[in-house]
Parts: sequence; C-alpha cells; structure tokens
Amino acid sequence: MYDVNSTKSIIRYAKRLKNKTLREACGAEIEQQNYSGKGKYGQLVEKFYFGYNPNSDSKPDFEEAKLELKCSPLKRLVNGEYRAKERLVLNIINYKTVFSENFETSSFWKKNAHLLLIFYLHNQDLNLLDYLIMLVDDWEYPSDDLRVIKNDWEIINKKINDGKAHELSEGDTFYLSACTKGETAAKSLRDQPFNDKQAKQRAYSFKTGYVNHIIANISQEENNGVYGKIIKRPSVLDRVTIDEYIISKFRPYLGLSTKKLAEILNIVISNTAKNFNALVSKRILKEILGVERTKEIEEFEKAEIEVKTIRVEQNNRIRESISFPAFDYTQIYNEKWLESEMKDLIERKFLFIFFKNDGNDYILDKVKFWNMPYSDRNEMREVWLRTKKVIQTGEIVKEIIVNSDNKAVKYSNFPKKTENRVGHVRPHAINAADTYPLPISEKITGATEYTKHCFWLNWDYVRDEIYLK
DNA sequence: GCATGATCATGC
DNA sequence: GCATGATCATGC
Repeated sequence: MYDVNSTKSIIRYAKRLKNKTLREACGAEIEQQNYSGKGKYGQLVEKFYFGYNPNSDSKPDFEEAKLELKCSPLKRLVNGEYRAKERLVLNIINYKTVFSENFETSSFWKKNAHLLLIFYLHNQDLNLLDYLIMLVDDWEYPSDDLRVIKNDWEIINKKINDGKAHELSEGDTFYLSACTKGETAAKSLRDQPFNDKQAKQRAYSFKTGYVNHIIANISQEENNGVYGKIIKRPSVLDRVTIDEYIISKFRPYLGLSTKKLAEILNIVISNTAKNFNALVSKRILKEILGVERTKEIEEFEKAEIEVKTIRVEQNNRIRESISFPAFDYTQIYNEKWLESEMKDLIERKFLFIFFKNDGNDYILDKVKFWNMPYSDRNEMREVWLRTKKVIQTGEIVKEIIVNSDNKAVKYSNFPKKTENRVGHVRPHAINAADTYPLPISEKITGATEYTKHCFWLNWDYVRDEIYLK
C-alpha cells in the first residue's frame, strides 16, 4: 500500500484516488461502514482507504511523515468550473492553552504545516460513497501566504489573550480564520482564560476564498492568469501587515477627486452608471495595487474581502444605506442563523472606500478595513430572525398603495431601518416584478413569489461606526 | 430630511 | 440573462 514513514509514498498512494469514488477505491467492507456526522467522509477515507482508525489527536494524521489528511467538498458552478463548497476546518482552538503558544510551536502549526488534500464533488442526490474524487495533492504554504497566515494566527491569539474569545470573528483575519464549530450556540460554549464570559467553540479554518486558491494552484488553473497579486515580493510582509501595506498604497491618492483620479489612472467610464463611483474605485483599487484590469485581486479573493464604495456629503451625511446581494426566501426559511449566508457575509472583512463631496466633486477621503463588532453582529442576527419570521408566517405584505402615477407600491412587514441600529431589509431588484419564489404563499395576495429583497447596513450606522471612528 | 420602495448600468 | 453594487424617487 504505502510506507507510513515516507511522505512521498503516502502522497503517491493518495493520488490513486483521483477520478474514483470511495466505493470503487475501497474494499467491499466500506459498504458496511458506520460513521456519521460532518467529518464522515474523512473518517471513511482514513479507515477504509488508508486503513487506520480516525483519531482527534493533536498530532498530524500521518505522524511520521508529518502529513495531515483533509477531505473537503467541491461544487460545480453553472459555467462548469469547480469551487470549494465551504471553508476548510482544521483543529479546534483550545482557548485554555493556545494563549501561551508561539506560532512555530503551536498546535495549529504542529498539525497543519503540511496538508494532504482530497477534494471530492459534493452531490446531494448521491450516497457519499459515490462522490467523485476530483483532486488529490499535498499543500505547503507559499511564503507570502505563510506570512499572512502567521499574522492571522497572532491576531486570533491576541484576542484570546485580551479576554475577547467570545468576540472572535472570521472578519478579524485574512486567510486563516476562527470559525464557529458545533451545531447550536448553547452546546458549543467554552470557558476562556481571561474572561468569565463563555465563548463559542471555534476552530482554525481556511476561508473558502483561500481554499479556492489552493484548488486553483493544485489544478494549475492559476496558469491561465485570472489572479493578479498585490504582494509581488513576500518579504514586504516582514515589515508591515497586508492591511497596512494596502492602506499605504492609497495614501498618495487621498484628497484627489474622482475626475482627477480617472484622468491620472487613465480610466474611462461613462458617468451615467449608478455605480459610477464603485466602478471608478474598483479600477483605482487595481491600478493603485498594481493589479491588471482584467484580473481579480488575489489577496482579496483569498480573504473574501467585501469592497464597499461610499459617498459622503459635506455634512458627513451618507445618502444611501449599504446593500448586500438579494436573498433567497426559501434559503432563509430553511437556514439556522449559525449556518446562514448572512452570518457569513457580516463576519467578513470589509474595505470601505469613502468619497467625500467637496462642493464640486467627490474626493477620495478615507480608506478603511473594518469588520463588524460582536455586539452589532448580534443585532444583525435580530434583523435576520425577524426577516425569517416574516417569511415563515407568509405575512409579508403590510399594504399596497396606489401612488400618484397610478402605480401599486407594496409595503412590507420586513424589519425597517427605524427598528434596528445596525441594519434593515429593503427591495433589491430590477423592478417590483423581479421576484424570487416564496416557501409559504403570501397571506394577503396569495402570491407565490415576491420582489427580491436584501439586507442593508443603515447609513447612519456606517457613518457613526465606520466613517467617523 | 428621512424612510422606504423602485430602479439602473455594467460585467460576466 | 441575471446578479451586483449601487442610486433614484416619492411621500410624509
């Protein structure tokens, strides 16, 4: 089979799984398997392909070869490409011991310095024994990634040392994050060393964006050049962190108008677009950070950074609240908050680019990385729960009013801006006829679909908590 | 002036 | 053709 002392031998043996299913690759005994739960696939591979019993040791799975085995699902996009279905969850963070660790000697590094990765194509219609294994390879971190990951690890450790384990968020970090682990909030509470408050159990994980980068590397898709890097030389990150580096790149352009910036950076965009500033700022972002126009910013993709462009008026008023993508009513109906798309979204790291009105034009004013504090995420949870309730009851329409243009305007029961300091729900569609299906028919109208809506961050929240802070 | 519903240009 | 990242429009 393979030599447990030889990294090469293990990897070679693992690669034979490619283009097979577990049913094909393992003996008949796998048919009688009796494993369950989320890590089931990995357990089956360990037991029936590699022939050892799964453990939850602090050591790597292949101790002698210092290799940690990880199995993770892929999904297929409409255009036929493959992407990570979810983040890659690594070892659990033991709040009581990690605070005294150094990165180099940490439980994270001891276990995960060298990964053996098996990516299979998830398909909810199939038995998991019949999932097709698409990619198998080992993974060691490129030096620029490793610098970011080490800094991420230190950010997480600092928060635990500051007695803020309960406030940890995926948005605190770039590639390596502290993701929640466990079915329900109550079941997963743990003690932390420097605060009496219990904290949700969390595990180190690689963000989905970072896993996509690993996949692209392994399958050598990256050679077709979809990504452009900000960090050209990894040693840059010896002196500054990645966020400091990015902010410093903006500094020479602060105070310049969009018009001037477009001129300097040779950007031609018709100014009739509602997202004119956003398009300009995206282009500016790439020009300033030295990324080709046609390419995506690699570090932003890996860290799943949400870029938001904001116009600020002279009196600091921000005219518009901040939208997110339209949500799927049925999805929210079936989700729990902890596994919800919205929780994922607001736990992300944001890059806010503020343009301020100086009377004539909008001036590049402030550039700021931000992620939502713990208490505000809890408020957003209330907005989400209220939204879910409205969908569940089917009581969506509050009233329909015919306006002066003889058009019917629908008013909903979704959470309003006045109800919550942080966020609200409003339409986000091409027009009122642009809808998504409802899981429960609308009570008053009987409609089975409803105008697309999304969650918004309140404009005054953005002003007070992000722009002015 | 603000809350809330409606809508638009762009790019993939 | 549709999602995205926004801004516009109306009425109180």
